[in-house]
Amino acid sequence: MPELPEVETYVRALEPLLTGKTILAAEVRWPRTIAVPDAVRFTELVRGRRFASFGRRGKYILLGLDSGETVIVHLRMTGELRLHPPATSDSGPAASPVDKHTHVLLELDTGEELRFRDMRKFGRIWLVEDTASVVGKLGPEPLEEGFVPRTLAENLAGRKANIKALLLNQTVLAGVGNIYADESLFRARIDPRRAGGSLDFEEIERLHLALREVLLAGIEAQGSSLQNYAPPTGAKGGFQEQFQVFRRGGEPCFCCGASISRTVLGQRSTHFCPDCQK
DNA sequence: ACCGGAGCCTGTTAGC
DNA sequence: TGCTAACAGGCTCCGG
Repeated sequence: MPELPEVETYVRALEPLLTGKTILAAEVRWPRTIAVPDAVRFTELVRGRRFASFGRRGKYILLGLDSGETVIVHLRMTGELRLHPPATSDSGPAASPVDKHTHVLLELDTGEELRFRDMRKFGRIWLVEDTASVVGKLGPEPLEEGFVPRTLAENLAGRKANIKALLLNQTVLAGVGNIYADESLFRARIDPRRAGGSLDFEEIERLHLALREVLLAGIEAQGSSLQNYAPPTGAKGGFQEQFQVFRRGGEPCFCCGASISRTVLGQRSTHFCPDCQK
């Protein structure tokens, strides 16, 4: 379940691994993975292109090519990118066998192979000239300087949906998913069931700070490793060790000892302390 | 404009 | 033990 810290960890890991390397050939095994253009066109357009720049917007990975186009990858829930080393001797590229969850393969000029795996097939890849056609509707980046409490207040004003659902809405704020939404609301001591528009400015200031602190701590720990997430280097994130409420339903609150509640909001499991969060 | 629910997928886990 | 059902969650689409 890669969210902003996991995707940021990915981008930081991929940059030194891919910079300057050229794609010799692409293979698409599950065509629906390629959102834009179609799978055939994708393989034609990336052939011969070199990785030139690396970035992130929300939960989207941006891989800029020397053609000026950008490969955009969204891992959704179970997607992963792995760089496989070349075959040790004579025969073709990428020694390790391709498993059934590998949907896109990029053969590189180093003999390595960049593979996109996704057990649940929700992940998507775009190849576009204009990144805004994919990420243009996203809300503010929570770790950029322009994101201030006032920004958050404006995006929550008048909203009747619960604050948990609004934090998951990528047009309100980019990059927050289920883990960091629950952890941020706990840190801000705000009940996830509250209507977004009911938060006063002091609460919004607390939430703004909590979001930034939790996301930075997530990046610091190289993300959270649950069932389906591991960075391309194979190293594991450690933020799950710091969870205060996420997946802790029925366990005691570290702050007050009350039993952590679990409910469903915005179609997502939601965890909170009924005593600490008001 | 906004909100909530279905659908996309498949491996894992809970329950009978 | 072996089966089925529920669950996991990011996002898009659709109806109200």
